[in-house]
Amino acid sequence: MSNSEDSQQYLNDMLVKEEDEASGDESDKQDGSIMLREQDRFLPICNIIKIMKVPVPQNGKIAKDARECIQECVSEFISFISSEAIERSVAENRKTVNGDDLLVAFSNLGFDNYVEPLSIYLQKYRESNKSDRNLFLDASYAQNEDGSSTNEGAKQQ
Amino acid sequence: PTIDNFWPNIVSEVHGIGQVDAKHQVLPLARIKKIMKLDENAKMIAGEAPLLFAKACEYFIQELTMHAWVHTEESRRRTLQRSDIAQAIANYDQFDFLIDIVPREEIKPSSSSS
Amino acid sequence: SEDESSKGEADEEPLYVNAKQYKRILIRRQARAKLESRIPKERCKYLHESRHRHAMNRARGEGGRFHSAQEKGDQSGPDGGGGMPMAPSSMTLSRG
DNA sequence: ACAGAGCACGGTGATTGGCTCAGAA
DNA sequence: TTCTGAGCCAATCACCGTGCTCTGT
Repeated sequence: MSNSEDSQQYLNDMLVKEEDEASGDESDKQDGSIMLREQDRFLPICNIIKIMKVPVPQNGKIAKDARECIQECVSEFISFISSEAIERSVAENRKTVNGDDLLVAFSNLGFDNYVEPLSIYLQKYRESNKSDRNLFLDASYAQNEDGSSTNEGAKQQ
Repeated sequence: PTIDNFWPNIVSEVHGIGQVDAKHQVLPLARIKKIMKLDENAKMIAGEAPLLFAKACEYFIQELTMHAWVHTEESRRRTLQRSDIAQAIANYDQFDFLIDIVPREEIKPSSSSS
Repeated sequence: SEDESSKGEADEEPLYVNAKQYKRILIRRQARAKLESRIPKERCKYLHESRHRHAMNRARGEGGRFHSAQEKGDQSGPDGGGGMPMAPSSMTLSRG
């Protein structure tokens, strides 16, 4: 009983029919050209474990089933948000999915908690890149032409 | 360390970051980009997108694990297992998108409707 | 243009989901269904044959833990004819 | 002008199993 | 109580990051 949202949708019978391939595949298909490996679908399990241990007490343990479960959930998390973000970039006639598309996707899909920290993180990342680039360009052009440069943007929130 | 303080702590944590270190992320950016490319509609992906996801995935893993650990303690266990994650997903509607990854039937014991 | 009438699944109660995620969940189901034929049904025992062999050939301590390869060279017979490549110095099993 | 895909290369940390006893059952 | 299964250790090598060229906007 944790249905607090007044606006919810049924999700009862939307079964998607998938084309079942030739039913006789009892042995592993070793056709590497079409088969996806775990390294292609999931993030490394070791990194997942390291992050999982953060909110778990020091003496706590994590079952193997739980690690792999989180690993699959994270991949779905990426694909879920990406799907929304990509659709938005296509809707605006852009071929590149950018960080703003992701932020809008997080918001539209109900991950409002992520928006503020990720916005700050994205802002700092763009600042860092511009700073590095400006410093490099300053060093290159300063010897030949003085003046101008040091464009420290005025920023506020 | 409670669930209520999780996101406030995250926000104050990002404020403490000086310069974003693109390299040496906890999660490999190339792998994140590869997962994004599995979407057939994905064409080009900005470099900042995998970086944002790397951070977002850290938050997501921590939050989901934290919610699951609550049920581990309720069952008086010291080992977090898959059923705890299934319960966490069922009890927080932001995790509804995982309903096919971890079905409701995997919630083992405890009170259940009908 | 939504099919409101649901099929008469008596034993399956209607499943509520977050309205903001509902549409995207259905789209993701289709995308995953397209990919499912390329996904193995069960996880393999290990990811890389070479790393599996590496782990099998590594020197292990008494408790099954991995141990430094150069020390604890105890492959010689019980007769102490063999020579220790390096004096054990001060490396012993330490309980943590 | 910029910004990302694709490729080759070099550095490096994720991968990995036997034994023990927490702890699930 | 019984007995399953998770943590522990560190060396190799697959893969991640980087720099480059090329293409498209």
